[in-house]
Amino acid sequence: MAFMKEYVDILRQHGIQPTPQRLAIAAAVLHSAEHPTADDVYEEAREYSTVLSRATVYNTLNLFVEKGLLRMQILKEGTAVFDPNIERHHHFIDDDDGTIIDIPWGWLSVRGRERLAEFDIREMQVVVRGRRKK
Amino acid sequence: MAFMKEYVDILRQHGIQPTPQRLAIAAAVLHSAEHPTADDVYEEAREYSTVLSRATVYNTLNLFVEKGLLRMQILKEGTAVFDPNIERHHHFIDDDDGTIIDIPWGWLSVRGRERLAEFDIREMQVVVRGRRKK
DNA sequence: TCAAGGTTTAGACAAAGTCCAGGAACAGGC
DNA sequence: GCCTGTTCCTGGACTTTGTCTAAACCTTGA
Repeated sequence: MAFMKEYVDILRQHGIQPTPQRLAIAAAVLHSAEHPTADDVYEEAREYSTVLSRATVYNTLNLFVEKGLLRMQILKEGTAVFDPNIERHHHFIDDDDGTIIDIPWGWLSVRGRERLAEFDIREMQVVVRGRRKK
Repeated sequence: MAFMKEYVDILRQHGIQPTPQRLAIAAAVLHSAEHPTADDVYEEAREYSTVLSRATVYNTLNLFVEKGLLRMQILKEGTAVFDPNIERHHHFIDDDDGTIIDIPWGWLSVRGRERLAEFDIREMQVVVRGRRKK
């Protein structure tokens, strides 16, 4: 799998030892626009024909989050999703099918932050729910 | 439990037949400022010395949501929380202990909604994460 | 009194995620 | 090359959150 070379570099740059399992997971999640769940990643990474367990998927996704390769987002009921877009941005979630769509940071601006002086803010995002127009 | 009278009226006004279980659950959740989980509600409602099962708590909370008495919010990993504040508002979640705090709608304003023309928006809120200052 | 709805229950089940002990793989030093 | 210690991966047990189902338990009204 020659195209994996790219992921070897990315992992090394983030201080992560590349292994076949981690590369398969990286390939499944890092360029995804679909905000996959851990189970989605498990299914896709297994297609890259590597021996892979569920526990490793969870361990690795958490490692990627810790090392700044991914963000975990709490947007769906019952399950976390992983987002390779680590720039700040907002989210839209479709009520019908749960599809999550990134909204660029610049599209929306939040005024009134100065009223939140009692908090040390780590992140802030607008969460929009509804339906995509057909 | 005379103070339950108040809840009898609230349930009736929302087209819900009052029962001892529903009243215990109403008392546990409707005036809470703590964004309880289903399990929190189960624990508290049982203190009102009613026979009560987990299934009834889930059924009843979902019924309350459907009838507009509560909102379900997806803010914590792994579990839904229930919010008796049905006015629109924003949320702050403390990274340390998971405490959820309501932010009044008027404190923040979101500009740029016109860029979301591709969506039929049902609700929109700002989600802020970080730490409370000591 | 009886039937029909509506309500509650225990327990089975499913899904998401964590934890653990054992084994495999691998890097560095000789 | 060959140890040795560390890192990594695995299956399976376990926990938590939530749903489902069949049976039982009210009410209510005829």
